[in-house]
Amino acid sequence: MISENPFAKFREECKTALTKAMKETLPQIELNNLQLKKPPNIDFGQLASSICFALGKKLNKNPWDVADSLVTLIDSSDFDFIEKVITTRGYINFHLNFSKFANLTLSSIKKLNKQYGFPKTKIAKKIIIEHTSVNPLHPIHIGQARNPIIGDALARILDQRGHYVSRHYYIDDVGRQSSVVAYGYDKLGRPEPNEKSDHFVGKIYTITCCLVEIKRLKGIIAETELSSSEEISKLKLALHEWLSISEELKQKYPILFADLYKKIDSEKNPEEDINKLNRGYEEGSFEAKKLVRTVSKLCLKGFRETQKRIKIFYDSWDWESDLVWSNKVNDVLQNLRDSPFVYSDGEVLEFNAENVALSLALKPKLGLRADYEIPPLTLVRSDGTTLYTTRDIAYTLWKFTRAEKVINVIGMEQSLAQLQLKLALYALDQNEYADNFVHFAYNLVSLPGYKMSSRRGRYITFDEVLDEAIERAYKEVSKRSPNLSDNEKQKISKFVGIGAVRYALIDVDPSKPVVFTWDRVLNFETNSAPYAQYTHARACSILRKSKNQPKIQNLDVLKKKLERELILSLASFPDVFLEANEYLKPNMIADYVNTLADKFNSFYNAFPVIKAETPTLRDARLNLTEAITIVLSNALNLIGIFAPERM
RNA sequence: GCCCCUGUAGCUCAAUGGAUAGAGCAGGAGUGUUCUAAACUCAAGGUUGGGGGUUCGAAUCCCUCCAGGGGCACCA
Repeated sequence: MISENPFAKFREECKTALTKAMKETLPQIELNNLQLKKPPNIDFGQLASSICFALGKKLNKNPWDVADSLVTLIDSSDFDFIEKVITTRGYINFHLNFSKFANLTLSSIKKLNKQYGFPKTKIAKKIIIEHTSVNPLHPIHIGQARNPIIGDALARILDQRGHYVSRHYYIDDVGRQSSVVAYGYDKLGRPEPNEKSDHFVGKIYTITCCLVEIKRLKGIIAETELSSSEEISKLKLALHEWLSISEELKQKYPILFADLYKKIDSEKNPEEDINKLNRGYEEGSFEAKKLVRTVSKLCLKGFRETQKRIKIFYDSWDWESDLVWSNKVNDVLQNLRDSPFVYSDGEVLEFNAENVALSLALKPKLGLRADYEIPPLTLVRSDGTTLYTTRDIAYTLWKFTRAEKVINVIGMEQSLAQLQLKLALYALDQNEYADNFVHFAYNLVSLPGYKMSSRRGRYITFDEVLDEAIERAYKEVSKRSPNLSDNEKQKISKFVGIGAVRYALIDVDPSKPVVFTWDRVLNFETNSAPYAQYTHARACSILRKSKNQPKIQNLDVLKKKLERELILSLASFPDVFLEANEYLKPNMIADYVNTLADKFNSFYNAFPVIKAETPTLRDARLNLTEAITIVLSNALNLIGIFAPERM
């Protein structure tokens, strides 16, 4: 017998047993949704119900007595996996028949192998996950790296569940910043990059920003006779800051800086040229298109190289400009104008999000307080151009033409805009879209005592972090396994270093902020990817050395507490996977991996496998070890971490 | 001012109303002829930010205060 979710099988039996007993003694009690939970210690049993506390209250009886009377009605011989049921202090504790259960679990894992742990949904949905979407202006930096890591894990998890997942990257190439970097690139004479192309673009962006800003500030200060000295000193302060940044940049990139300085400083009004370029791009003029797209694509080429290193891929690259050049944005605006929730203030168009929430009574559903007034959203500027969120509404509607559910992995700081977007969907009468629109918010990654700023060129790139991780991993490998060939060392340090980075960024609950430190990311000890990878390799090594692969037969001999805990952990993997799906929490998988690895290492140290006391025990432990390798590998794969057979 | 997120051991984090709040790191004591020591074992470490409340039961839910971060644009 095999099962795709062994533990659920036991749980169903316990539910059946308890439901039957309750119907017999307490037919007057309505049963809805019996919750069974794992006791804190497996000595109490493997599943427990605390229902007698509520029943005792309701019936005005002692919960301990209620529990006792229920338990006497359960005959465990009616069930396959219930060995006994006993009560402790009001709890009803179900004990597993371990020998049968071990057999079910290990057979299932062996049979299902790479598919174990991933029960498929009956209602497969088309789901679009938008993630990463870093603007094509500069390399992906460490503050942004949490996004692709989480997004990719989410996509893998939903994909394994059987959904049709499509990974989208939204390229935000509309907006002044894109024109700034394109302007700088043009002034340089549109050269071929002599380094990784996104790094190259990033430098141009920063230097151009800085030079243009300085020129602008100087211009204002010279021209105006501001009466208010306060305003003037504010401007001077800003100028001072940019001047110091320009010193920094001059030192860091002397040639590029000098080159750009020469070209831009002689220009009369770079500010105006940039705005012109920006307008041209939005209107889709041939020259502007050619220039801005070239620069954006250069940057994206670099992104792809980085993403390839960490094995993250996208199914669709969606250009915001394509949306603008099509009629989609105008269509949405027209529809919004027709709704009662949009008002104009001169040329400006405003969306009254608050009124939507009120008239459809959405606040409780959205988890908002009744007295919180949702701020309005500006849709159109007085010059007739649209804003980012306006275009995002059109983009979202487009996504829903090809998916039933849309998940946006976007930082928490965009919560309000994402809420307004959702409300716009309601305003457009697309309630189903709105209900299936999910903002997956995660908290920021910051550096201790350091303010990252893309515009100012102050950031640590994701590439640097990966390089450093691999380099440190190489040192570790050399230290720990000096006999390996250099080729092997390099191979291992790659998956160890990259695994470590992925694990570090996924392991914490997404709603919590992460402070980036090298120590945190490059941890090679317990509670890290290398630890889990090492554990996997260790288990594989046992299997390799044992030579023969025993059939699963007599597992009664696995009687030690550690062995039973391992079997339970293995059996619970499908549950963990399902929960990670339901709550969209990839970090649960990381947690699971660590717990399983922990238990296996304790087991490894405490008991011999190959040299077990009897051949039967040896075979049983080999079966257990094999199952561990399969589940560890499946779980690691789910969060994009490679499970090596040797390291 | 309003809104959102966070606050748990010295540090980094677990624990989705259940039993004695769990791990790792750092610091302390150990385990090397033994399946990969990137490991394991033991001890120590807690007023779950403070205060109220709801509940048989609260780190978890509600109220309030405090601290840190983020947001409230004709930026993206």
